[in-house]
Amino acid sequence: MSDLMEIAIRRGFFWQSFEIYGGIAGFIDYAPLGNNLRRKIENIWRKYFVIEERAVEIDCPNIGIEEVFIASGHVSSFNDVAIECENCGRIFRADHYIKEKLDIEVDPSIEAVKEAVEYYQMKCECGGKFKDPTPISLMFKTTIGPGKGKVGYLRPETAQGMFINFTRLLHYFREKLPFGVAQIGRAYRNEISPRQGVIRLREFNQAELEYFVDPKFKRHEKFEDVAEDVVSLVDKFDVLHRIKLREAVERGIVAHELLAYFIGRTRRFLLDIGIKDEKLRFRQHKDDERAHYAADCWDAEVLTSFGWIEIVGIADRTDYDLKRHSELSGEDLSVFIPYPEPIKIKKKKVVAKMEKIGPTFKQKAKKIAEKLENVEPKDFVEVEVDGEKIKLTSEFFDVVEIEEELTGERIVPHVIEPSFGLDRISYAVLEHAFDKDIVDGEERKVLRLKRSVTPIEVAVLPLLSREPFTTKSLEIYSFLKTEGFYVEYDDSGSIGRRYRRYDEIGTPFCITVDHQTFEDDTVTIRDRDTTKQVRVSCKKLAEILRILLSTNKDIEEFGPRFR
RNA sequence: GCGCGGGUAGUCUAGGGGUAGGACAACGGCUUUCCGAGCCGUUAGCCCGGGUUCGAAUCCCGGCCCGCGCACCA
Repeated sequence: MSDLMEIAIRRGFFWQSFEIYGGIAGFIDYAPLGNNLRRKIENIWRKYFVIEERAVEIDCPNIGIEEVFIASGHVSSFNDVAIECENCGRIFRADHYIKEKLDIEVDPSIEAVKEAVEYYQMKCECGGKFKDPTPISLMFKTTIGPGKGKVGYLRPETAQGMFINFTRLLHYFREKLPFGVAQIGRAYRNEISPRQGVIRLREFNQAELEYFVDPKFKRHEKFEDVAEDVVSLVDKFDVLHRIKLREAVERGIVAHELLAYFIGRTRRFLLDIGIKDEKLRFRQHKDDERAHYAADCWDAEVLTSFGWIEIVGIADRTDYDLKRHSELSGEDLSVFIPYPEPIKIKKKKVVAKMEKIGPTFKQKAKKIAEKLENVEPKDFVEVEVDGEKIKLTSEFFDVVEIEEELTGERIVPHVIEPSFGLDRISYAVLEHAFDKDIVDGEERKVLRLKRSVTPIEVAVLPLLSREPFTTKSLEIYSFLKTEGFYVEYDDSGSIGRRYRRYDEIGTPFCITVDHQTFEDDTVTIRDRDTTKQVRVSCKKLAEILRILLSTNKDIEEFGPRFR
């Protein structure tokens, strides 16, 4: 186990779920420190992707009904067919295997695969025969209600909640694009073989933003804020670019400004929570790698001890989801977009002469008139009523020229989706923060977490574990709690030992109550990264800590150096 | 899911058919005027189930978990 994971488990960032029963792969518990870390990361995410956008946050059920995932395509595309070798036991994805061996496309259904395997007498690479094909589903299925109930699934992404509430959300935003809707929550995928601790989970935490736009305007009014940012882009041909986002759009590496904007925002966010720029890149999905709904997709990847791992996906989902939900639910999920100026169109139109049609066609007259509304004007026209074709000469209608005014059009918005894997992000933040250095000839393990994400912000430590140091320290500890800090009190062991304890979990500041405290009501603040100390007045302590925790200021700005 | 290797205290580890040893951590006390000091004490362990055996943590089988490779990761 790595030094970091040893700390993460021992000190309480992550624990194996169900440990006393032997545990199960693909599930972790957030221990006290890890939970706090993730919450803080979530709050910074909210700032970047909800508060600073024209966006809102919602919260939908983790269980969805079958219809939702039939429409989204997950029920079918999450149901792969597997074939297993009788001899060596290897399992292959049937459609991939058949494509590879025979270069034929086969429908990924049990029947089609079975037929193909039998017809071509397919054998495993080891020479063994295949058992009958079996489905493998990554969807967690459940039953809603008693008895047979209704089929439900644990959601494989939070995104669908935003799509199925589209009409309500559109109304909430007073019928105007663009707008964003975010959701932070759990999602579930019944992975075949989860590995690598927090990297691949069966239940995981997502933060997703669905940004609905007019497909003709895939731009963002704040693009200029990030346009000059230099990012590492690996395009779908595996070419690495170190390039300004503006240039990446101009050169067509990134499809449009809106994707580039979210790449920029994502990078800024990740740097803000402590991801290292030199260990961050954005990689474009290859054509055969994209999800069934995506037109273009860029992943944020970070370098960790597991190699480059994907932590964010920024996809252009186009109108795929809204169209599918519209088709299957029968709801209109389009937006009316008014033109800047109404467009006037002159056109010729057929108008029925009822005084002629009525007597001639009797009961059919009304239906014929309705059909005539949409007929191209000619000398004579033909309409079909109840399967009967009826020709009408010009005596039955007039052709008049009318002027129509079009005030706008209805469109189905496109969706740009930045989707964040919070578990992997939290883990990567820890890895990028982990460091060892030498203090007074002794190795020190330290988490150099950004002040804004650190689970314990301040530790209050009596220099000596006895009166009056302890009582005074406890007073300061209580006071800082009422001031809203995440603060710990610790009087166990020597002062040096305690400093190391807090270095190890990334606490940026330690407050020490020493002899001088009782002379002039001052304490020292120790900086985790430099181990420097300054002396400040107790009265100003809360204010100073608040500034320190929300900025990168040096403690030496707040008091004279001590030791 | 397959193959290989592994699972001993909170963590790391020694040993191994006959009462399981250490280090670090944690806790209590003494000590202690600023970076893992010292002394005394305490808590705490053979992944789970079955089999073989007088006796299993040790051997065998199965399961679970971890690591690596293959496959999977929409």
